[in-house]
Amino acid sequence: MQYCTIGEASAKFNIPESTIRYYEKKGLLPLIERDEAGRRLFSEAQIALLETVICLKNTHMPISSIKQYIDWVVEGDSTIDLRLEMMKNHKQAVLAEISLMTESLKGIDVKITRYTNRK
Amino acid sequence: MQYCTIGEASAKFNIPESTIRYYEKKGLLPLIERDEAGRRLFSEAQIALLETVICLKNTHMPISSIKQYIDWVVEGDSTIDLRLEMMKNHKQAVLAEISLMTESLKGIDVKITRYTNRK
DNA sequence: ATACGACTTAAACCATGGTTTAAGTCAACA
DNA sequence: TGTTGACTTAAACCATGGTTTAAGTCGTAT
Repeated sequence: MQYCTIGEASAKFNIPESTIRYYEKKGLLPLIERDEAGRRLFSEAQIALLETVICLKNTHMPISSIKQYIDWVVEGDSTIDLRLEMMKNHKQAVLAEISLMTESLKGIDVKITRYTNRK
Repeated sequence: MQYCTIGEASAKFNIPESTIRYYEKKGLLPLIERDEAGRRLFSEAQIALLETVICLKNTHMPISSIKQYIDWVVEGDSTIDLRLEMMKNHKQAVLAEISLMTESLKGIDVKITRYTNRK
């Protein structure tokens, strides 16, 4: 149950401190505690939330949607159905994007093959 | 060997005409012919080039890099080695991005499972 | 003749997702 | 005691990738 600073969170996930502050300002990291000097203190729960934000970002969810999801998390168990539906829909979107990339990769492989043979 | 209009190209790839004009302005679609009235005429070769641009875009190559690639295509066979290396590097970047998305999808699946069981 | 739809342009506008800057606070160490 | 390093803020700034607007030109169907 250690608290960590923004510098440590930044190092842990390898993202700039400025990005973490930006996410907090956008409402993706609510309820972050502060020490007497006003510095952010990330609890394990906050770190887990940041990890979720990064997971959703890695799968290209827009910040506005991540905020909606986080708002639902904060709101509590009454929003579980909404969150479940959102995650299911998001999963389908991610699978579709992976399919598109995988399909497009074939076109790139064709070029690689052609250029390799033309060398 | 049919020429097609921007409207037909737009319909064929399901992208706005404005995007096609934007790509041309950015140098991704060079040497496009015009009719007497100044309207764009897309030859089969141009359509193939547009398809390549879309393929690279689908795999998230930035416009500046797509332009570099197209410039090399226009330059001719002397740039084949450069193009080959670029496509190889790009392929690795795409595979890395797909891996990250696939990995992050696991975190989403965990939420789906948890929310499903908590209903 | 005219009106419509498809096209043209340059320039302005927009959303997204940060990053950078400037000025300041604080704790700890020399 | 003073200076360094890690933090704070609000606001300005930036890149990317388009989209929209306004004003105009054609070709064709009525």
